[in-house]
Amino acid sequence: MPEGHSVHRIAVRFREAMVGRVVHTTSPQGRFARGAGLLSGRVMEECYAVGKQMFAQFDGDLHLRVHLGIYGAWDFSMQLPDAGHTGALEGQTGEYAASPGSMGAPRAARVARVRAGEEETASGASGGVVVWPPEPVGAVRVRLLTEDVCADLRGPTVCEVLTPVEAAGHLERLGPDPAVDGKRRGWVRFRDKAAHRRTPIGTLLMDQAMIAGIGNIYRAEMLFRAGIDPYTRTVDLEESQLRALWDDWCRLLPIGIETGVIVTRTDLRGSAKQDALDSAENRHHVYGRAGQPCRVCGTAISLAQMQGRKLYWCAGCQRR
DNA sequence: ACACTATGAGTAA
DNA sequence: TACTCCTAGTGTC
Repeated sequence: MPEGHSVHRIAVRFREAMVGRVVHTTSPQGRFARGAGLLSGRVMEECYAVGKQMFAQFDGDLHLRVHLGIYGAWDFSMQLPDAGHTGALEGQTGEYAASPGSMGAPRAARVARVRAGEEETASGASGGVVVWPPEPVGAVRVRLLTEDVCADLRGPTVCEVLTPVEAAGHLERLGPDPAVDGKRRGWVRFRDKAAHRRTPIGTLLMDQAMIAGIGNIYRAEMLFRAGIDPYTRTVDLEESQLRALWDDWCRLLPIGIETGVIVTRTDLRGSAKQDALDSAENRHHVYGRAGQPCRVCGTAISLAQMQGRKLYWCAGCQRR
């Protein structure tokens, strides 16, 4: 699910729902039991994203670092106020339900569930009456729980508690992120890191130390939008081309953060635009479209492996 | 039941 | 370049 836009969106959600509150932290799956013990009962003081990584700072200067990898995800459940359905729940059994910590006894409640970072209408809020806190479903590595919000993390590639120094070390290794560095400073950083590299631009855009937050979809789509062949060595690009790529990322990232969708067909308007948003089929220029005709020139979209990932491009529109 | 895929990235060779 | 780890959904037998 996650390229940079999703992670920024998740951080926003944490800021709205949990920053400033005491968080009861557990590891229902058990694989983060030690970290959960360190964090539980502390106030989440900050939460922010840099590239594809999220950092949450808790009181006592403990930092939670989370990287979702290809398929990690945060699911939020919100307790909805509804006096008609709340109240003590009787006959509740099971270890988890019997150990609510400081968050009160399990009780019936109306609960909305949302996959964080994505467009929210798609995953849908149920609002059904269930137990609060919700029973963990699947392999929940971490559960962050406040009085009325529950965030469950599954399948992260990284989930660890760090000291401030350790957290700073990870941040230093990341390239510029438009949402963190801003357009001007970010460009200077990007140019200084990238301009002289001999690496193919298709590889470089995926290197989080060069530019943070771009994943396989944005990579393919941005190179199409720029009309650049993915195999072009970065050093062989005109500075204006490198600049155009940075500027495009500065344009696309906020749209992704705003919508929760990777929108790259920004030429579309009206019903065509809506169609592209609604159906994955029409969403992209080249990503996932191997063998299908380019929407611009009709050339069959190419597919190759680059650094172990699928690379899509249009050999007609994208030149060295 | 099993195979395969995925918007990621670290490590070994 | 290849293998490893993380999880869930979909497709195939």
